[in-house]
Amino acid sequence: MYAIVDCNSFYCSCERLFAPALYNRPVAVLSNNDGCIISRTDEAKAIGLGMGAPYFQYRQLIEQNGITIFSSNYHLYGDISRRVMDTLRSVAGNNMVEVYSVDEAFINLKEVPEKKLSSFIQELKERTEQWTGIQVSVGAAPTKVLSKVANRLAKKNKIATNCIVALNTEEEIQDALQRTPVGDIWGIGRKYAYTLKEFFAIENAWQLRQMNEEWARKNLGGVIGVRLLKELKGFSCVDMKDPLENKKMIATTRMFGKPVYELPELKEAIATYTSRAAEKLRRQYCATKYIDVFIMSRPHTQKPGDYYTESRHLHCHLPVATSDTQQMIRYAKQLIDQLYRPGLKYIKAGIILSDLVPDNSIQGNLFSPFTETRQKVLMNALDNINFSMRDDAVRYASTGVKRNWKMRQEKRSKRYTTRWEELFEVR
DNA sequence: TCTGGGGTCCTAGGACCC
DNA sequence: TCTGGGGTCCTAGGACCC
Repeated sequence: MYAIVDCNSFYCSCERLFAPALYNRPVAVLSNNDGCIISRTDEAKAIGLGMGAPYFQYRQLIEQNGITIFSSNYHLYGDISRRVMDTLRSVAGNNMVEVYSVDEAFINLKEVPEKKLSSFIQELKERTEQWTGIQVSVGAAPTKVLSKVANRLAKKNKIATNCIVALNTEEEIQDALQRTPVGDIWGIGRKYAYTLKEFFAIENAWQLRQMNEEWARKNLGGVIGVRLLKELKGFSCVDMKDPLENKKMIATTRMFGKPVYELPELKEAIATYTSRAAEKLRRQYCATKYIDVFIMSRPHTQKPGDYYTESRHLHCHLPVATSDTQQMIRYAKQLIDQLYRPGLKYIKAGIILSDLVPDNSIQGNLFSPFTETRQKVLMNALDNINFSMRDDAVRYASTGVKRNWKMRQEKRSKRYTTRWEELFEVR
């Protein structure tokens, strides 16, 4: 058996922790750049605020209904997330928790005796809520896919289920699957949902479950589809992931606060993103051998409602893996030089690192200069300073001073739990 | 005026080799 | 005149997730 624990309206719940007046009131959190809506409380959903909806289109609705809006505050959410996960580990044990996303974790229940299952799940929920103040929903079932089905039903019927649904028997599973539209199955996105409905008249998860593996291989993305089908049928084939696994790819990409036209500004942005990506790289003790840079532009003549963009990528393979910010910036700027076309309206840029290797096993080559140790010491010092003091206390000059392109975040709450000067005040 | 960011996995198809 | 088959590796791109 697996359980999935999912925080209810996670970002909004984090904001409410430090603004208790907002309980039972509509709240929403915006994406970076205050672009669109990425978290909503039930009250905000009831008013008609859509997930992923562009903020500017909903301004009026928001004002009319007194919905409280926050810019995203990832320092805060990241810290609260860590507390939630620690709490879950305290109940289930370190090795039984797989952090799946910032607000979700799978729990392996294989060692929980059947008789104790329901009290154990109850404990997961209650302790998390008591220790962190964040409400969660729990779904439990024989496979991960089915536990997601259960979790969705728990969230859909909060009062009736007390946010807990466990699927133990075949009857319960069948009933749950019949109440789950195909598009809401974990692993079925928009495209597949459309195909399933249009071409196979499959509307819900139960109908999908009646299909066979050959059909799934052909119509549902090959082995992925086969796996999904098996999971629906109760055969577990998506294991718990090793928590120590490193990321295979690291990306730092951002929309600009306002359009950028000139190369120097573009270079500042890319240098900044590269610094950030390099930090993430060093945090997992890795070096990269592959750097990809992209820029995204929007045509000057664009009608309202039209959201067409163009992006161009360029990449390079490094002769020797590196995690040195300065060196990475140098490569990234060369790529930007080649990508840049004057006269375009750039709205976004980014850097993607892959082909990551552990930094203690870098394969040197005959032509590489022998400065690695010094660079490593420097990077270490840089990371330590930037971690303990405010962000970017020390940074490379090429990341810019004015930073006109920086994103907008007009409604961000304080970083109550991670910055001394922003601690929550009680009078 | 204004539409996020960061990941994973898989497949198809091309290049290359023997 | 005539021009195979099987394998590997790599990359781009699609689909999905939160």
